Amino acid sequence: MASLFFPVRAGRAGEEVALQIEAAIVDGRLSPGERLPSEREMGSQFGTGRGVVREAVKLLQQKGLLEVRKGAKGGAYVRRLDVANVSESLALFLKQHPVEIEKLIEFRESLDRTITQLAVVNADQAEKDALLKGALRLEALLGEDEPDLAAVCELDRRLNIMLAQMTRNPLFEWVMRALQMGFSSYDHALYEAPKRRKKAAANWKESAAAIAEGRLMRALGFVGRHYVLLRRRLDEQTAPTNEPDAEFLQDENPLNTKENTRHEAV
Amino acid sequence: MASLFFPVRAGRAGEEVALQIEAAIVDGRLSPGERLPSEREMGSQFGTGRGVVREAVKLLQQKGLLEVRKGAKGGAYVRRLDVANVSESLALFLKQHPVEIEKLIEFRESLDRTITQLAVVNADQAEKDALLKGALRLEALLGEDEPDLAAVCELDRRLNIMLAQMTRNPLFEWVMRALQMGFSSYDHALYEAPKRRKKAAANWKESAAAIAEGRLMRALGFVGRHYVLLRRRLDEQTAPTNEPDAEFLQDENPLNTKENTRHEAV
DNA sequence: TGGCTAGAATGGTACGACCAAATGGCGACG
DNA sequence: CGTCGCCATTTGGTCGTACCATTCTAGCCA
Repeated sequence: MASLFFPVRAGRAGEEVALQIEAAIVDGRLSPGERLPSEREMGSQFGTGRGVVREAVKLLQQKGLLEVRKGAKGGAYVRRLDVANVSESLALFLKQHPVEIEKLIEFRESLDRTITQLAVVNADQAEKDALLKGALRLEALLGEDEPDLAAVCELDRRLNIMLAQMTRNPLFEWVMRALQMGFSSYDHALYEAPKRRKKAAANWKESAAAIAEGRLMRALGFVGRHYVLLRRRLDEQTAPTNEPDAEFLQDENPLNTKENTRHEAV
Repeated sequence: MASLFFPVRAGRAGEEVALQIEAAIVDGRLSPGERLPSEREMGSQFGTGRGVVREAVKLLQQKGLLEVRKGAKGGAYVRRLDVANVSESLALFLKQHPVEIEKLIEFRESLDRTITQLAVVNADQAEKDALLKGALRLEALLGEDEPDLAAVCELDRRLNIMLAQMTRNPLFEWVMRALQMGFSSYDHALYEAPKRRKKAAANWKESAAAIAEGRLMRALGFVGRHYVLLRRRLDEQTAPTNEPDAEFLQDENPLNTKENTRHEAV
């Protein structure tokens, strides 16, 4: 550890320190779970004040690379990154860059179709059965008179991630997780309208069943239908209200001006 | 501004301050370009020391929400987020989570196919012609005896982004940018082998031409061929070398053990 | 033996001082 | 009168110390 770091001198000492630590982590010289020296000690190692080290540690903590604990045996511990950081970053970005809801749906639909194909091919039967079981539970939940919408949304989220995992390709799972954090609200609009609920649930069930049976084209058909239902629901949701605070959008495409771009759609 | 922030008291004052500022930004109470008070002044507004404010500002700076300048008229300015933050976050994540190269290709290929379809439908003729022009230039560059590989890679990158933009859906562009930042190196392997270069370039050209002519299935064929070529190239690249330092990978899928997972493939 | 307390280690915060850079105005000089 | 250069002001960047809060450890006492 003594030779891991060396003194800095430039004006942006904080970034320099952060870069050195980050490099040590991504290079593998520091592994997840390992503990860094205390802030005071690192300060003397870097030949800098404690404040500088502190800022660097904070930076890496925000990046998700470090976990900081107080007290004796506390300090900065190297953390294994998880996809939540990417998702948070994406969600923040989406908040500042409103996107037409139609664009979001388009992206999600294309992703879902690909995922479905890969899942049918790559997943084993146990996973497919689990997916179907989850879909059946979703249908049961939505069959009640006063369904617990929070539970429904959570289950829907988990089913989507489960499906993404069945591709055997972690990239799809990560993108799916990131997307769900960014704008899960749209999906859930579908479950709010009582008259749509049952159709949506039945569609999920049919879709899962088709996947479980390995009937690819049939599964794709139901996936497509899911988005038909969602688009219908959003149309009827935005059409009657005529709010003047619709967010602006620098869109070179003048088509589809009827689309509402607000994100707060519950 | 006086009423924007209010004092904090809890143990995690730094995060509290950061959250207040971040909330003010995402709520629109602070707009891009606006300037926050000086660190000293905010310190007194929050009823806390300057160090706490400083850490909060650093945090938001790292998130990309603020830009900090020194000197008179300096201070923290609200910044408009750009996709680079998301990309960096994803790239960092990928560095800690090695993924089989086959999985990367699979993801890229599925993305490319979708993008191609949308581009054929949504782009206008000028864009399609520009794409074709770029592909022709790529072919010209690769036709030389000693092609400038850096320029080739940059052009390839720009062509991919151009194609993503032609979908008229910013999400595809963002994902494409993020992916390129994370692991552009693989694509470029294709341009290193002299015997593959011309084929790859010709393939790009044919692909762009098919898109320009609106011949969707033909375009998809060439997109698929691109990945056939890439896979062949990577096979011949990894087969002869038998390096012992291949990265480990916690993969539940025991298939395809022949695949090499290293990321440093130039 | 078991619980409890005192101390040590460590991050969290505050305050004050000084340095470095950027800005803008003021004065000297042509 | 105009231009150039210097200097004061503002503001972030760094350092250092002191103190508080939390957590773990070890040793003490019942």
